[in-house]
Amino acid sequence: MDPDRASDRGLNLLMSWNVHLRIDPGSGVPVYRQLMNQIRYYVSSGAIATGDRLPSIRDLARGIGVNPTTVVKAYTELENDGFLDRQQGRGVFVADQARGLSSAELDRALRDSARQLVVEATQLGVDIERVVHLVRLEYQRVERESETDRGQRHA
Amino acid sequence: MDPDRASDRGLNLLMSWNVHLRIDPGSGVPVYRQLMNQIRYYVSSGAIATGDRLPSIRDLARGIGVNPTTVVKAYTELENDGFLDRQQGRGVFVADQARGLSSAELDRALRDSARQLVVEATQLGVDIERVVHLVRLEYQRVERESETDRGQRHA
DNA sequence: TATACTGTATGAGTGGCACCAAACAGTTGG
DNA sequence: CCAACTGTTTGGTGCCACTCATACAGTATA
Repeated sequence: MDPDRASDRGLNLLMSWNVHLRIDPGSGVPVYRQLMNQIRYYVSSGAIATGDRLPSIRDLARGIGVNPTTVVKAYTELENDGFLDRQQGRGVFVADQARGLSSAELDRALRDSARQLVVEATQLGVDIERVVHLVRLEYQRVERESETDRGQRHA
Repeated sequence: MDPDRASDRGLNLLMSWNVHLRIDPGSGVPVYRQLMNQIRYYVSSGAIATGDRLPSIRDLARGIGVNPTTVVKAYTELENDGFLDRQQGRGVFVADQARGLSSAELDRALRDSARQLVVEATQLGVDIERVVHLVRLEYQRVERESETDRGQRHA
């Protein structure tokens, strides 16, 4: 079923980079948002430095198997946040004043998803401890999938 | 701003019922899905019994301030699940074979939301314990809002 | 200058969700 | 019977998020 598609459940991408972007198409999280999240994280962690050039829109889009416009959307929003610097004809670079998200900002970024989960749980009468347990389970599952990806790269 | 609107952040509804439905419009959870969740819960908890008649589509829609079509959607899906029994001209009743969701089914119902939260968290590099903490915070917040609603009914 | 790379812009299409209006059809009770 | 309640169906609007395809425009370099 559509072998051109770069991924089915998940994908890791080794660009001309020291990092790999991992897109989970079935997670319900928009692709452009997943890109934003990870780029932000890699800058926070120091894996990408100020002034570094990011993959070109087309390269990245081809690499993760999505439409270039989707990448544009991620890059555009990150530029509006003062995080990236897009230069027509040259490329996209990490802005000089780019900085990782603060703890408060990280919390805020996750608040909507957390609220959605909690609202559904309360309406279904599910206990908070059960919810926490489910979150931990999901976390392990996602981590396990990441491990699988890394393993495949060694093979 | 639009005083006809029955609710802004949340709402409790006392129908000709011993239960009240609470819709959270800003939660990101579709209204029809919130209705499904709560009806399922009230059957599970015994607050609504097999064979009971539910509020009419138009009454419920008016009560919670949404369009009748939205209620129809919730009722329809619950009927497809064998949960409700719609009888033209008579009303909507809890099906004889209606039963609360099993633990496994509850877990599955929450899995998508949990996954979404977890995927974003990992991509942002947020620790699992931080995620759990955020979930607990949100839970308290939602609970506090429920308390506020109940308080207003006494005033 | 020509080519091959960059980013830019626009219009279209899809799907989910909520809303609205109007008509249709079955049931009940005065 | 008739009026007032039920649910049913249809078609439409609007909005938003996401994706796609296809052009357009600037930059670099051989």
